Amino acid sequence: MDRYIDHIRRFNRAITLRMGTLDDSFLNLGRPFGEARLLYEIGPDGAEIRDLRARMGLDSGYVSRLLRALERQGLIETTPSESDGRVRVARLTAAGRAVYADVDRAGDTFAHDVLAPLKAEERERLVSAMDEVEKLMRGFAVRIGPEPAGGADAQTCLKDYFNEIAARFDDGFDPAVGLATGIDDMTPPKGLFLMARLDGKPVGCGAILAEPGGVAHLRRMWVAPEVRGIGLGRRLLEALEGEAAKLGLETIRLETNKALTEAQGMYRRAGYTEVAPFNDEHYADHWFEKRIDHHVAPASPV
Amino acid sequence: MDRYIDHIRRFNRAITLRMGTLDDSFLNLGRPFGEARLLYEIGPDGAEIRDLRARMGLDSGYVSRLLRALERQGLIETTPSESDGRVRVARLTAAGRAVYADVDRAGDTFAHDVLAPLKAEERERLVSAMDEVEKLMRGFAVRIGPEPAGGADAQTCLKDYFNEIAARFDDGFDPAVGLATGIDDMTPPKGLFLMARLDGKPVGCGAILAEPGGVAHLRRMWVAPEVRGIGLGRRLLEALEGEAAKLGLETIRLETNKALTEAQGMYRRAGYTEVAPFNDEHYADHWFEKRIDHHVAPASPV
DNA sequence: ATAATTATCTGACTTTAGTCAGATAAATGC
DNA sequence: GCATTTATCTGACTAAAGTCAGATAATTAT
Repeated sequence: MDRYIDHIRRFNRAITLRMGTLDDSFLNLGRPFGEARLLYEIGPDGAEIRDLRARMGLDSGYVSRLLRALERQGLIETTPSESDGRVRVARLTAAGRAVYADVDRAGDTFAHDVLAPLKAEERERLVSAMDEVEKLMRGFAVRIGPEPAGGADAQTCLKDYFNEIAARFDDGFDPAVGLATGIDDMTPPKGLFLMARLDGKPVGCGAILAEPGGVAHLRRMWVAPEVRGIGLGRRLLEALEGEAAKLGLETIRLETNKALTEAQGMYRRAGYTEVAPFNDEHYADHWFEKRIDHHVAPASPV
Repeated sequence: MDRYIDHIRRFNRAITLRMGTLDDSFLNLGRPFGEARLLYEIGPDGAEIRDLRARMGLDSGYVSRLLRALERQGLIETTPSESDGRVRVARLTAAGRAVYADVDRAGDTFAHDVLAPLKAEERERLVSAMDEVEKLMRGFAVRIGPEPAGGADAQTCLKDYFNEIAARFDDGFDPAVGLATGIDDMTPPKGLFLMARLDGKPVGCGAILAEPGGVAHLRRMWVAPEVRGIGLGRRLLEALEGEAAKLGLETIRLETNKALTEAQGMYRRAGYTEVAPFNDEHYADHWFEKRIDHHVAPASPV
């Protein structure tokens, strides 16, 4: 483990130094770093101010002042949102888009400078190593936590999940045919909805429903295709088991379709055993069950 | 090329987000970032102030003030250097070492968190991909430029070079036996000394001596072992040729030992042809020469 | 309909980061 | 031995970054 840690620390040190030159180019546009960053975050499609605030983790007064400065320079304009009169939407003007393009170009220049001293074969190796690092570091950046099942992102996740199983199940999927699971079933006290986010973007979900007899019924577990293969399914499952344990439940069970072979493998590896059908879910071919272990600490902090 | 650029930009974006959490931990020690960084740079072994200034690229007044602040907090103490009364050396006190350990731990924690969600085989892949990225990005960070041949770093470089060839040449190496090349020979107007630096650390050197008949005599070219295999030799050679061209010289020539096979390969690939001996350098087995092309732009900006 | 909440803004601050122009003392060049 | 250079320090700045306490208007909850 120590050997790995040394490698990672060396990498961090080197990369921080390299990225420093990128930050400099951000600064060398003759504009304060904060302004440039905000302008870049607004982006060509515009953004809601509350969203910017959340994404960048900044004080509302500070953001407001930065926006006013950008407005004075004629780089952005703000208009009230159509759906909610309190929120304002910031959008780049033509001049703002020009500055955005400059900032964007700084990234290109950096990439170009990195590639410049390399031969074709080395470039190939560099980008594939970068992809590997990025992919393997994704797992660390994923944050799992309870969220309202009725939220917009939760609904998007569930929709993506439905679309995927509709494509994979032999006979498609229609939520109206399957066992109903409403938003309130996945909301305390009846249940709980967990979401996994990568840099704020939803990349997975899962729910447990508290049922009579100390049973946690696991449903709607899904991992986005772009983050598969990094153990996120296992972590989500552990997190759901941890939540079930916190609720004092004793057994966790679930049903799954025969098309989802990799999911079945994961359940078995996680200690689930196949049991006789415990419900009549139309789309289910296999039923699994596991005793919840209350003696072991719940999943590592997520 | 565009494909590569996209990969690099994606990598930058992802890594910047990940590293953000590392910077935060730097900050969350309840101390200004600049102070924490300086303290960390001083390190457990202490450092000369002029060195800190050069390494971090900061104003002397600013560094002085930061040091005073750290001193007031009882984290460091400064003493004049033994060898040069103008230079001061900063050293951590016991309290300072404790804070250093905290900052250091933040790096460990980060590394640990990155590794936590990975399986053994994935950890292996992550660190080797990191090493690959780090190595291939080194080339971009190397800066080549003229420096005084008499400077401390230049002398260190030359000493490393002498040690290496002493070990590799069949009959060792003694500078007193070889053709003399003094500091002033490598100093304008008689010649020029180039040094390659990676993050400020010297990693290569080379000199040209202006000789009668429009000849640039190339000597003392060396690349540190830790940065070999990334095309630095070729870049140094190009930079030296560029300097020779700027001086209006017409021919570049050099001699080399038979033990340095990879150097000979590089010279040939760069368009040098083997010629009859043009001097009686004791350690030389091969002599090379190349016409300097004044029509082509000098090497890409270094 | 009224109260509580949410999103944004403004004014009045503080802290951090960084620059610039000397002053001083030690070392070096000639 | 005297002029120059080098390393550091201090004082006097400025700009950027960020915080905090309200004020206001729109929306949601009851």
